[in-house]
Amino acid sequence: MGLRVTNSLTGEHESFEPADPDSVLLYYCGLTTSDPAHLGHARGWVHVDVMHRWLEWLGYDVRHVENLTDLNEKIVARVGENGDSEATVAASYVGDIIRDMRSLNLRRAAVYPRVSEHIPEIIEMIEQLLETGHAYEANGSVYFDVTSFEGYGRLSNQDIGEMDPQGTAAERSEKHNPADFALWKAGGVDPEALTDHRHEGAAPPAQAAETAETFDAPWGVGRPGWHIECSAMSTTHLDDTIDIHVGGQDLVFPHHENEIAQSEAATGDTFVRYWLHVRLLQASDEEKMSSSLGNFETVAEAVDSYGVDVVRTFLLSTAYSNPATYSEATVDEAETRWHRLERGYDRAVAAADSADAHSKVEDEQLRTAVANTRSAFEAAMNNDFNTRKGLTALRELVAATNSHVDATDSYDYRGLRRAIETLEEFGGGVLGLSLGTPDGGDVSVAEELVELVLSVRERERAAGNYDRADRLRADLEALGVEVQDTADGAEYRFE
RNA sequence: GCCAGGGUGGCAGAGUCUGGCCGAACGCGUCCGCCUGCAGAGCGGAUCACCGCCGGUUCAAAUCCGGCCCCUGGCUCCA
Repeated sequence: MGLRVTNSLTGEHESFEPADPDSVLLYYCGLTTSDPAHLGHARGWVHVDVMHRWLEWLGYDVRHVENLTDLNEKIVARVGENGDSEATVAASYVGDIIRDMRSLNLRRAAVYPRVSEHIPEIIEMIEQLLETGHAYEANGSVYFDVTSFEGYGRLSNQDIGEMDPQGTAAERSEKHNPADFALWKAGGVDPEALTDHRHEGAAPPAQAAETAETFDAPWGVGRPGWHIECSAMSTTHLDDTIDIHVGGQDLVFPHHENEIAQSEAATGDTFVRYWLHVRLLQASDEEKMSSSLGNFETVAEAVDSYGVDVVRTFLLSTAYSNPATYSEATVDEAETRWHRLERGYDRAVAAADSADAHSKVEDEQLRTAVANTRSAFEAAMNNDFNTRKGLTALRELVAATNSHVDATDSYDYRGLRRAIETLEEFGGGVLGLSLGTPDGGDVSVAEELVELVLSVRERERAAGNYDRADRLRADLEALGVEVQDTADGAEYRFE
């Protein structure tokens, strides 16, 4: 059974067939580098990351491109606060964003193109559109004529006649049709446009606007429109036709609608075979949450507070195609889910490595559970990347390994190995969780020290000195070592 | 107003494309038991849903069709 996806262009579940049967061209609409990345961005990143990983698991070569918009009025509005020009402000946020991406354990895209580095390609595409009559010039600006493109409005299901006009009042007066949109904006940044985005500590709009980048084009000095950049960059780094284009739900109109019009008008080919839109992460509207969780909204803060695995588990706990809620309760649930998975995995590894594991023991139930999980996980991911169900499948396998370890004293070595490999392959390899990928650092000495402390504690317990034993346990916990007594003795894990 | 997506247990959230195994998954919470010096973790069990409302199609509907109500998002920079 192959992969099926929900294509927002048609609204249908479709079986996925890339143009080239062996490879997938994947484009993700990245963000504008004018603010720190927040959890909503992380949601998009992590889901695209898992799509990438799953496509590779299915055997495709994946070429994944993710743009960064480093030319924008909102960036200019930050001048004086985070840099002394549009370019330095953008560079500073790009650095932060790359750092955030790393912290989320994302598989790297092949390229992270920046708009500022693709002006020639953008100009070339605009020239093509002018030549073919899809665009027109007005006072040094260039607009796309939406009436020249038959399918305009198909992605967002809107009629041109009923649309609100795009762009500022000044732009509107230059347009043939109110729905036309800018491909190139003459001149620099209008200080007026910055006032809406003012920040504390930013330079006065007129001064900030001076630092905005401008570029020479055949029709005059100016700046590229927002939409044309993705068209130009995806064509440059991928192809005229790409297989999957992912982006936030909020980009459907006008951004993606305009991309289709420009690209298809310019190349004459289908722009995107499958459009996938990540639904938005909504903050809980309960007042309690805002005070306690309001400061966890950025990626950096969330990763810092909860750790990558909890953040990823939280984001993957709702399939990309459904809206998700960010609240204390939903994060707590993710935390619990992740800990159960992690503990179960650690326990299975310890059991398989123990002297009680034998290659001759066979537990049918365990082996059946492994097989069931494998097929359930595969089916879940093939069903429009349903990460929620995938996580559920892994959880069921952990329940089986726990039962096995609990129920017997002689463990099924091969069965456990297969369970462990499955958890590593799917939980670690596909969902990108830290299973089977021990985090760096030299823990071996630490382990010996912890074991030493535990042996002292064991002696105190045997002597009935529970208060001393408990103090040792509490001290270890304060250092981030969680101790649990089991029938087989004390177990511990680093948090 | 236009467009899109939703309404399933205390919470969260699968299942709707491909009607029947859904007397509705997994989990959180709560309760009981096992284990246990205590705590935690784990295991076993229990609790909790007339699947927004009305009507239709069908042997059979949470799932398909029609109407209605309500919610969220987009239509302005936005993942």
